[in-house]
Amino acid sequence: MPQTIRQASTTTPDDNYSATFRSRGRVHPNHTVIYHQGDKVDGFYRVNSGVVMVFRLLEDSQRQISGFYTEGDFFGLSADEHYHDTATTVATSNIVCLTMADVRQSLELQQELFAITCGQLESAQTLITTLTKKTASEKVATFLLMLADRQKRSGEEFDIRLPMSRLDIADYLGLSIETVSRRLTALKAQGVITLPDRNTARVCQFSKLSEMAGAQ
Amino acid sequence: MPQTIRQASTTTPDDNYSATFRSRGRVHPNHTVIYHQGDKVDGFYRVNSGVVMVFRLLEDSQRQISGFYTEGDFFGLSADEHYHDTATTVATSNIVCLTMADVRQSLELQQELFAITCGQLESAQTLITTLTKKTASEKVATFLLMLADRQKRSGEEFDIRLPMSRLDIADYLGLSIETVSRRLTALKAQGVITLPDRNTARVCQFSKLSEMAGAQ
DNA sequence: CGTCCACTTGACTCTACTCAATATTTGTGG
DNA sequence: CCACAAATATTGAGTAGAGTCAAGTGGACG
Repeated sequence: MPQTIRQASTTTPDDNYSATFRSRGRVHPNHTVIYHQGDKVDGFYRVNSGVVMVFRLLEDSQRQISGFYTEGDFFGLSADEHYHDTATTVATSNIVCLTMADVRQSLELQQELFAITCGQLESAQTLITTLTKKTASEKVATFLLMLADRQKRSGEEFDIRLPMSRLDIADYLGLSIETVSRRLTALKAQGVITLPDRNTARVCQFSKLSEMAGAQ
Repeated sequence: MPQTIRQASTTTPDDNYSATFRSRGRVHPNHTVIYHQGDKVDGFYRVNSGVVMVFRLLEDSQRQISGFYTEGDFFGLSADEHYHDTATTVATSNIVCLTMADVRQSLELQQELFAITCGQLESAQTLITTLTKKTASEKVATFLLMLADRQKRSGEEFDIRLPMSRLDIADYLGLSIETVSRRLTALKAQGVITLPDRNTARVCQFSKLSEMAGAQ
């Protein structure tokens, strides 16, 4: 099934349900909660534009960010009736909520949904590897590369948008905010990036940055 | 869909395809590779009995174990044509390979498969939280509790079987083998567990162990 | 112009890693 | 069945990387 599904997902860029995504999307300002940890599941979501982050809050109020979602990404899938995490916007975002009724109507969507979940599981495992096997420097470099990739930036020099705060980055990579800051400064000192403003990382030597991200 | 699916999965303990699992299962000795990273996906698997571990090998030959699977668990789902990890037995195991043909024949199985993948995604996120927010002691305690739970052990005192090596535990928790050993020794020194042999952890104070696992 | 907030930088500490030695268990051949 | 070798696990000593606490910097905004 996976193979078949992958085919389905790559051959459906502008179909019936794709139009639904856009027409039914709603715009949310920055820092809007889309759903809350513990809420009853009412469906799931697709980012039409903007950025959404999903995190889990622990009993001792520590926070683990499990992912950042951008245009075309789905989030809010749950195995049971209640959400185990919270989703909020990190920029003005257009988001569409899809219901189970939508899914039942489209076999295509059903299959794509399964492929997406498999893909997210694989991403989660890649993140696990990053968290356990990489140093702080490598983690930060890897994070920048992930953003560049999602933002479709390429070449030796380009700008990466960082809509999230340093604390958000820290809570994603399992680092302290100070370490994130120090590692970014180190990359700057090595001439790999510059930081024109707090929400931009200008990559000067992409190849060097890749090298610093360590083994995959 | 998630809710509906959960219902489906809880109401199918002994149905048509459930029998298929058992009749078509094959027994593999310990340390048998079920599939290899890079292999073409031919289907997915269910553990009828025994223990299977799944891991990813990095370029620099570091190893990240993404999970241990026991009776009733599914593994080997992939979003694309090739496996991104390797699966091997960690004990003599009865495993059934399911093909896409099996899935197409059963809507029930299709739905359960989706629920399972969602559940695995959630487990992965729980592991991520463990890896980033917990100390070595908490990680080891959490690992023991996870095994106890899967082995359906309960009460204040019971034995946990540890079919995997210390290195396996280390590669799962993102620790060094020495740290795993030291943390287990510390738990022993605190009277929380004893270690009758290298493949058994006898829990003496379950409540204390839970406490040591830290915030969820 | 001053306040607030996010970020950066500095000094120090501590946890977990590395390297090394020792102990224990497992496996093998005589 | 024992002796030895090999593999696995434990323990020890020293180190380094990331955390904590604290102070300082720099925009954004009223």
